[in-house]
Amino acid sequence: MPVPERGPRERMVFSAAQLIRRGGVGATGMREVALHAGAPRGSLQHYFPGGKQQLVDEALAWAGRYAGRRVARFLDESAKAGEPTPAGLFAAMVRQWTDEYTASGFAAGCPVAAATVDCAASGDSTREAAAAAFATWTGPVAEALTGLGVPAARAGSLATLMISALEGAILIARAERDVRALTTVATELAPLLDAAVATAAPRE
Amino acid sequence: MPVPERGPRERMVFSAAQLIRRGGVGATGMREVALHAGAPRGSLQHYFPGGKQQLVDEALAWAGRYAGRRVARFLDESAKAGEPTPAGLFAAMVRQWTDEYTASGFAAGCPVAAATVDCAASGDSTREAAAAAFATWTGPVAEALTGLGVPAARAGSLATLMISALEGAILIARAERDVRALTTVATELAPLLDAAVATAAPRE
DNA sequence: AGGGGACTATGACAGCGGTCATAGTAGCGA
DNA sequence: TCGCTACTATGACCGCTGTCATAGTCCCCT
Repeated sequence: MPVPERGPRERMVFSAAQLIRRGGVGATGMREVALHAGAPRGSLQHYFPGGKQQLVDEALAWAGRYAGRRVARFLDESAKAGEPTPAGLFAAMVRQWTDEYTASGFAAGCPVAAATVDCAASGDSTREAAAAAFATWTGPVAEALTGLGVPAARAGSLATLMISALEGAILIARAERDVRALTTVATELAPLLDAAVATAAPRE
Repeated sequence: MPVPERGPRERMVFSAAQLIRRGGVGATGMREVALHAGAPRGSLQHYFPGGKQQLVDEALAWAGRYAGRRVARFLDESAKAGEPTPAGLFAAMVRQWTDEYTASGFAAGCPVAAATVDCAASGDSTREAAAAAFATWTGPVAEALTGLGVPAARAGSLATLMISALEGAILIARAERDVRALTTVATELAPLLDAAVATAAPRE
């Protein structure tokens, strides 16, 4: 929910991501994107000569960058507020979703997940964009984990586990219209995550 | 991949699930379903007077039952082959996907996830069908866990965690066209899962 | 033989999708 | 004033979608 008062082009990319979050790629029309962004319809073919595919791909790239920035922000906040831990980072990632769902309903999910599911509808480049988005999300998480004391060898794996569990819990939460899956995943994964830093200094 | 040589109605439900697995709900046309099932187009409105919504809902119910049966089969097989453990069950669930992906490519995902993502496009009943599908999947997993020695209080939570991680890993694997996320999730989650049975008999 | 139910076969309809084509406007440098 | 570039505005096209309407066929039961 940032307030992107940039140019119309950026607004359209943002709106596309926002609309893909609900309904998926197939249900998101280009006219609808322009309308949602308050941008003129004619600008679509001007800014995105590559058509819908380009727009969707850029929306995914935007989503990936956004997720990466969120991780950095979580780290900064928890560094100020006390001792950050892997489980705390994961809890913060999960909390973003529980907050949104309790506040605004379960209408929207992760745009990258939505695009991945509909990858057959939009050519193969969309799939690559989704993979890149996951990468620009996993990277900061893994870096954060190493910064918190997790051995570098496991940081990547744990980051993948965290994002997998989060994505799956988002799905279940939306289906059930209940935050339960998200909170469950956060509490169940916590000991495993914090144990990973302890392995570097096992005894007390 | 069962071979459902039942009536045309069941074939259409199966084909619908199969097609939703790729492309999602929006990209799956009813004519396409009939074609894929080798069923006459006229049968659609005969067997599914509720339209696409009914067809999708039944496909999700079918997928949920299928997933539940798979869990039971994993249990039977591993009971014969030796000592089943929670991590072994999860590994078997993951292996089904890695096997499919290495053998047949990454074209298809989980139909329930796809329908959840597109839930805004198809009325609210589809969302409930997805929730029910998750429930008929989580149930057997939780039962299996208690049968393996996991305290009943944690079995449900761990089942949710397992399915969440699996669904998320499926997404990432499809995006990356790489089984990596699936195997990572299986190995990283293994100690946590097996530790849950040990808590019942901690020493030794 | 005939009636009736289950199933199949088409065709039409209205709507929406992305994309292209064409024309129009605004601002700015020369 | 001209010309150029960036951007906007429409409208049309074609394909596809889900859904409905109307017949048509088959087969079993009485």
